[in-house]
Amino acid sequence: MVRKPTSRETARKPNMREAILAAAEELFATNGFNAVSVRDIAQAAGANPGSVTYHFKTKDGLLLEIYRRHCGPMNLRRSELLAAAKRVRDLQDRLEAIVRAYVVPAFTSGSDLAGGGARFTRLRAVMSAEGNEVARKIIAQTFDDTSHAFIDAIHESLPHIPRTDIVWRSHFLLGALYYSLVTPDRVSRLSRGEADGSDAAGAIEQLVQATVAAFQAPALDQAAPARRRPVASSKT
Amino acid sequence: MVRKPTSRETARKPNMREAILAAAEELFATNGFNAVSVRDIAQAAGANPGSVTYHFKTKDGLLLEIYRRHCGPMNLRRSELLAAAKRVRDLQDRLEAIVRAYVVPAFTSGSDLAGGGARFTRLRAVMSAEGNEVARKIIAQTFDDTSHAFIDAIHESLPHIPRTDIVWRSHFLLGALYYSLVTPDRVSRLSRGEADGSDAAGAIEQLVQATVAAFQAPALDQAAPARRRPVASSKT
DNA sequence: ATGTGATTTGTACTATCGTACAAAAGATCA
DNA sequence: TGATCTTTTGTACGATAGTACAAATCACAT
Repeated sequence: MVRKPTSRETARKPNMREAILAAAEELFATNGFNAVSVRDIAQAAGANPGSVTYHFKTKDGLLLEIYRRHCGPMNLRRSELLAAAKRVRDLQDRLEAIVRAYVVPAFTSGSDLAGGGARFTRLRAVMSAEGNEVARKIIAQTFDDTSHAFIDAIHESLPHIPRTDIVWRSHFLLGALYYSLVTPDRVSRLSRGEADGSDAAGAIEQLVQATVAAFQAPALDQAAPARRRPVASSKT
Repeated sequence: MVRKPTSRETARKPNMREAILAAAEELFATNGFNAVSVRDIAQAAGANPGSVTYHFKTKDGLLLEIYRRHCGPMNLRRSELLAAAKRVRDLQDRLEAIVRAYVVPAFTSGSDLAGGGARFTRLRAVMSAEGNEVARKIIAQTFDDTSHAFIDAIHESLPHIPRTDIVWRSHFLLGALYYSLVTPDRVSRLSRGEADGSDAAGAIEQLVQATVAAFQAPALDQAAPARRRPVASSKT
């Protein structure tokens, strides 16, 4: 015998723990946290409800473990792509590369998790909408650093735009990103079948193209007061 | 006697029915549908749990009534503003006016509902994220017409952009709009206090400015193949 | 004042929730 | 093989969910 991992890695069935995690991820991402019961998850994973308690103690613990599983690889990937993007010479190209470095890992697999990128991002979107406490804590801890790094990088390639505007626009980017993963069918519907909202590559290209243009818009301070507001309020 | 409305409109307390609706709206919009119990709503409204059943029969019925209450006024307001926007001569100004006509009613009061616009839009965002069935049906029925009208109007002022791109970009707009209402605190945090995410007027200006630029971006077909992708995938 | 219909209250029922825990089953190695 | 540890199963418990319903209360026309 060469070496046996302390019998920790080997489960009777092909890793029931992973099956539960995957099922929970899928169900939480599509239905929200409170709409999914532990029994739903167990059934979807082909496991016993008690098995969920054994592996993750509580339902919150299960959600926490999902975040732990993805956050590391995703942020690592983003850092790598961001570092590469910052080395791009041409300013216009660099901005696009930075935006792409932010968007791509959210749509595609984090690392060895198969196709889990989009699913996890959608999960984050739903948890954010529900104001989930567990998610809120993790996000503030884990993602704010990454967000700041991207904002700074974008600001460097657009020095004439105030940082405040960049924050707003990157916020819009994240919102658009989230919404694209939450309701891809709406794109298919509104385009009358001409576009496929579920096509990750297409969504990425559209999102990158639109976002780069949004970042390059003139700053608000200098643009807003110079123009009259074209639409008057109907009442006030 | 002139005429008395069959004593249907008069409630003992200052309209308990409205209080329940308002409380439910607020709670649903901040915590999601399933996280809020009928008892929570009743308590927040200062009512008895049974009173909710009396007025709205079921919890779904309550949500349905919230939508019914807002959809009409909001779409009407949007139609008015859109009609006015379409009369703007200058193409650039017209585009901005159209975007504003789409955004403003989502942030401000629908009609006589005090400040309910933002709350209701946030509710829609959360229901959309949770994949709520009741909401999904209403939205497809009520909002798709409006969305098509706006997409057509934008397309008219940007004839060189394919309709598919406009659909995607309007989808991003809605996502950004939703997200701004869902987590305004994130903007405040990331801007280190320089921007206030809860300031509706500021959010509107930022969103309009960024979105107009996004719509004006070159079409994807002609732009994407002409440029090399600046970032290579780190693995593939 | 009184009767009538609209509303509110209080309570109860059943279903399902998250979680706990003991027993069974499987794996590992002396 | 038998001892030991890990994992799975089955079941149960208290809490809370949505909803139903009878009794109490109110507003108001007569």
